[in-house]
Amino acid sequence: MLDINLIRENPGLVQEKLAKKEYTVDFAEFLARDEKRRELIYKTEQLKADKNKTSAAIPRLKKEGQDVAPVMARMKQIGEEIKAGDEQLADLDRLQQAFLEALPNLPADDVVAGGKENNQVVRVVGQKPEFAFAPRHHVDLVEQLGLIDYTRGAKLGGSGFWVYRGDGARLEWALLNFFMEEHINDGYEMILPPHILTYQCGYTAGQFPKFKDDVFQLRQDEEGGEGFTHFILPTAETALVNMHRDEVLDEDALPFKYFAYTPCYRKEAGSYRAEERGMIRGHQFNKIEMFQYTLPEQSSAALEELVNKAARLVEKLGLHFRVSKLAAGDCSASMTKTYDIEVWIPSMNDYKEVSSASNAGDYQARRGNMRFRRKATGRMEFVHTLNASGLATSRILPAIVEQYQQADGSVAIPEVLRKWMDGRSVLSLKG
RNA sequence: GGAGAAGUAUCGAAGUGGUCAUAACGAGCUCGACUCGAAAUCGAGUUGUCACGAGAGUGGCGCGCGGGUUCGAAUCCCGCCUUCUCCGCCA
Repeated sequence: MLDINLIRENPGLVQEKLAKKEYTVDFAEFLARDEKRRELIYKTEQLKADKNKTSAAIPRLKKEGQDVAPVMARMKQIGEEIKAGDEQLADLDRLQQAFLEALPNLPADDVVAGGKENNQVVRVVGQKPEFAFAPRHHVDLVEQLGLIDYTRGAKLGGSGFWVYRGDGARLEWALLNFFMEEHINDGYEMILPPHILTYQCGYTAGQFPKFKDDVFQLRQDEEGGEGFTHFILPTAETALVNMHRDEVLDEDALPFKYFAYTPCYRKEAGSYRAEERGMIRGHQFNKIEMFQYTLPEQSSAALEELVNKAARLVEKLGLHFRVSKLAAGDCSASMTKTYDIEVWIPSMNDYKEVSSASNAGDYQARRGNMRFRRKATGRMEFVHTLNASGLATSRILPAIVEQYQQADGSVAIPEVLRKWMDGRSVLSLKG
């Protein structure tokens, strides 16, 4: 959520910045209603002050034995006027709140305008592997090696699901172990959150109401937000951003650095494409998510820390990848700035995202009311929140299998994972 | 799933229809006094938010959340959430 004062003071600037995200907005009506709203607040508050004063006098008058009937009649009249004013105000509030909530975050100053086509590659690590043989698709490799069972995945969960088996399951878990070990060494606190969250969690993250239909919703009963009360998390970010919702944090204790492992559940309705067969886009995938709560002045540096951490993981796995800085229009609504880490998938002849590192600034903190008291000023301020995958495995595993494949159909195991694979250096057909 | 109890400031907790919610009382924390220093003791301070205002400040709102009754609600009524206790059920 944006600071309403920013819009009041400089609507043109806000408009300009949102235009970088290819979001057009006109504040004229909003500001007119804001003016009206404040007049109304003043008017009803005058009435309430009058009511309070009069009400306090009643017991005194009674004590003095005076007739309070006329005063009570007046109180009733004031009460009705207040009620009418409050109802009018509530209607205005709803309109204004809905307008504000729908606005995306402002992009950082150093983020370029426009959509995907303006993304900039800021770093390339390693190079595309050259094969002296015809490289295979990861779907063929993982099936031949018995790592993934797509048929039975579909039998159990329908399309978009798969089963990790044997060394495939162990390789997947080795990746998670490797990531967790790195984060623990870097001083991040490990979190295992609930996988089922309340509607409010999605709201704070900035994912609801816009993307409420992209998650698996539970308990479609009664009210509770938008027709459902709980959902299965689409990313651990949704959980981690709510850890300190409605809390006042200690300035000296910041930053908080967390990481969480959870599966991520997404409907991905209609987004499946033939080129994404295999594990590029499924309804459930494993991910370790990093998350930070920082002081406002720390968040820019924290974003660089997070993207570097994520990049280091891919680098240690020996994979060829690149880091892109996203143009404003390609950042998600909540974010001021985002880097994507994209790993090379030979069969797709393309780079696919394995990590997205973003700075939400105070946007999520406003939605979730997460603040700290600045000791120097004594004032409350919103914290900044950042998140970054570290990493999602569902594209790392195909990248490993494809980039590490050998002529005989075996796949070498990245050095850093071997200690979780009985020290083996290769997965071969006879394994 | 059933029954009961509870939710008030940083914590414990009093208040059960008005004139002590700038919330009694106790503790914590901050500053000061005392002290060589500390403990103890004494004194002062210690919620957020919205509107108006240059500011000092003035006013509104807030007793888990949302409604209702009433001239007036922490207090009465209804719904919900969370926690605790007991019972039932169960991987």
